[in-house]
Amino acid sequence: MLRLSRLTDYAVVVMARLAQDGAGPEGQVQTAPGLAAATGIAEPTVAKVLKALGQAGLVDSLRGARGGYRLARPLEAISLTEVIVAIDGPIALTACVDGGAGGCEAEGFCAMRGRWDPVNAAIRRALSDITLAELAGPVRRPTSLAAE
Amino acid sequence: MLRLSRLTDYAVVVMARLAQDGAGPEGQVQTAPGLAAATGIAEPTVAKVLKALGQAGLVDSLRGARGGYRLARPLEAISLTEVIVAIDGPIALTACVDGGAGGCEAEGFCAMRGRWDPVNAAIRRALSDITLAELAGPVRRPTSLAAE
DNA sequence: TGGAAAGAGGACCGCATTCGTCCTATTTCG
DNA sequence: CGAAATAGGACGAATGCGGTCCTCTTTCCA
Repeated sequence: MLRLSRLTDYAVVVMARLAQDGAGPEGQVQTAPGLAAATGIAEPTVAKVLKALGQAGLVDSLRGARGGYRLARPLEAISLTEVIVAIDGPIALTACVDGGAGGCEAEGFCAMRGRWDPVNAAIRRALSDITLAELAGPVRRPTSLAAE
Repeated sequence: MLRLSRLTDYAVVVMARLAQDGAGPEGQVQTAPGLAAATGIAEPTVAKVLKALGQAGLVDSLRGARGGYRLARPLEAISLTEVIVAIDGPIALTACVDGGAGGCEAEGFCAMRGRWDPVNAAIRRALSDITLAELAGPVRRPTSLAAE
């Protein structure tokens, strides 16, 4: 499948929305309930995503009444990799990548010891080249978006 | 997590093994039980992987007694993308990519309509540049594959 | 000609990861 | 002091995947 989690998808949507109103450096903050209403995603889910993004430093949070969230950086300065890592954790295509020897039943036979690293690197690089601005920025046609 | 399925990992291992003995164009075939023993992967799982690889045309199969499997092409001519597609299906990071409008609850709000396509393309390209030979080829420690 | 070996194809069940929700504590503004 | 909003963690349910097994077909060898 090679698919990323749905939470990551939500995170991108939420951050794109976050960039619309309060994109300013120190200006408007948006609340989780407000973002939920704007994006159509359930409130608890939005809150969960924002918490993770806050911990990763991708969004700034203001607590207390009149609090809310605000982008820590403009969308152009946020790579897709950062969002994925914030939500899903480190990018690793297989379980036995980072020298984790335990868990692989074919340990003694496996000819792939550490061979996946270049693959991970390639994926990581491809994803790092994509910023959220590229995902949310240009307006796209709602029709005929078939893949290559 | 952005991780590919374990079956795909197995597929790469099996194909690498397939290249060792019967790598020849029309020569030796290896049986699923034999490959299972050689790789340490359970027989039913190996069989399942080989079936999928056969349908994708990545391996040739010979039925009947003395039958078995053989690489349809050398490892250098098989990209990682092909294996992933054969095992896991089309590469699509999100559910709503190929114009699938149904299923997304935030359809009316989602600002990402079709935005993921360039991401998918980038991933696909990065993976297509990697051949199985690069994964299995360079160094091959027959024994003591301790952490590099 | 018949038996054995091996692949083809499909169905099934158990497990793991993830999704989504909720509860409580803390902070801050009015 | 009360209300609003975030922080953090825990929990239950469900989707998907991994792994196994069964049956049928094909082919070689005795």
